[in-house]
Amino acid sequence: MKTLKISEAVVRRLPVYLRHLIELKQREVLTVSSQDLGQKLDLNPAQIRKDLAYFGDFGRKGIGYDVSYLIQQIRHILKLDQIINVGLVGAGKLGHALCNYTVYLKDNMKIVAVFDAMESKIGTDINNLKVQPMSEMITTVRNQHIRIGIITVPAAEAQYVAEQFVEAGVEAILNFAPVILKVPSHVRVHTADFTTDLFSLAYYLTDQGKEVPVQ
Amino acid sequence: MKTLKISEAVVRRLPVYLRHLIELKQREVLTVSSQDLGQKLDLNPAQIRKDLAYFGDFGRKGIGYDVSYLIQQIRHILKLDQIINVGLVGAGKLGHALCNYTVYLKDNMKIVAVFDAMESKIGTDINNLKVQPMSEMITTVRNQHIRIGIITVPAAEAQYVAEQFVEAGVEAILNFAPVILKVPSHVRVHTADFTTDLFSLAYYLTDQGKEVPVQ
DNA sequence: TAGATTGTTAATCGATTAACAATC
DNA sequence: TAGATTGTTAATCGATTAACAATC
Repeated sequence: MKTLKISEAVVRRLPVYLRHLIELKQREVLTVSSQDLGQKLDLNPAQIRKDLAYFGDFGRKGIGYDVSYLIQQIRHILKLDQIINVGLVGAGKLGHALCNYTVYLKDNMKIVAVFDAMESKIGTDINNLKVQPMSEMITTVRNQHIRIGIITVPAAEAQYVAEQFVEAGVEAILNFAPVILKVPSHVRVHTADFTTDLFSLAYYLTDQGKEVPVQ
Repeated sequence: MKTLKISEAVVRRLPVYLRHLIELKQREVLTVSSQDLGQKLDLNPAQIRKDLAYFGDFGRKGIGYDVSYLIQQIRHILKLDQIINVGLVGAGKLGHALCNYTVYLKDNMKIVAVFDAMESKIGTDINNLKVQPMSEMITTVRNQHIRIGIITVPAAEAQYVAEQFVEAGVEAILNFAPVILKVPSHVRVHTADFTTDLFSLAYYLTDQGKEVPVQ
């Protein structure tokens, strides 16, 4: 077991492992090898073993990993054994969609407050939460002990919202707006911008030359 | 100019460059240096120059890059100078949110058909498109020349939908469901699963030890 | 011209994979 | 015991960054 700083690539794979392990547990699989996991998750077994070994000796030689035990360990590593309150700014369609996800709950994550700048949205009900005005954001974040902020506002407003989140004391931000946010280094930002994904996909299309617009 | 295969990391940065360049153009900035870009996008200037140099000599020594010209070039590289039709399966909240995005349009991408397996959804109107039953998917994909498929169905159904997309002849898939899809290697898949982002964010929270549930 | 900035090579850094002794 | 599979070291591979000649 090392105490080196763990690379982001490793951390990003942990939720993927966790997700699959939970599925295995539901299917009452007791034990799994890095080989099996690798096959299912399209990853190199050595990589999986190495990833896990950063955090402890979770496996048994000749046997593999105990599914329940590994779930428990990964949830602990990811801090999903604490309750983590999440706030969301941007009560549009996407924000609405995220609020309705129930996955969080099982993992002790919960969107506990929703904010929006638009008058027309305020007071609206989303998943049993009343949309609050931005003016209440900082107070609510502090009172409700919100530690992660989700941003689902248009690009132009995202930086402002991020700054409000930072001021309120949020520790991490998940940003869906297509902008690079500037925040102090103690706040972690992940960008979940699907336009980037979609546009980069286009690169891999075969060149058909068809229907080239005038431009 | 090299003809080596370009790494995915490079391709994924291209849309980020493009996005920012478009913003610069709107602000009537004529020229930009890798230095400037790097600052705005939190990237190393050398990396930006190297990325672009894979595709051609787009810059001018001592001057930088012509904004309009670079936009044009990147759009060409990403094949965004062709019309690219997109199909979406899963007319839930998330699917709905994606359909309403207008970003695509400017870049010649357009969601032209929406499908769902649920009876209650079929015939519904989403962004001026009638939701079609899955049984029509393969025909519609072929007739409308749909080249990219977006999957916004629950995890359990995602693999099936992917297979239908592949059979219909889609070249690439953007998957929002939290599963690793198995598809033939000629089909490109990007996973845009935000639960992975969110859970990996939790790792970076400070350990507070507070409120640990019984579990 | 002097200053700026590219394109590119070389150096560095980091991440993935292979291999294997340890051991269940 | 024999077969399986871990944890870990060493080898490989790839991506990022620094440095600088070329040149606008």
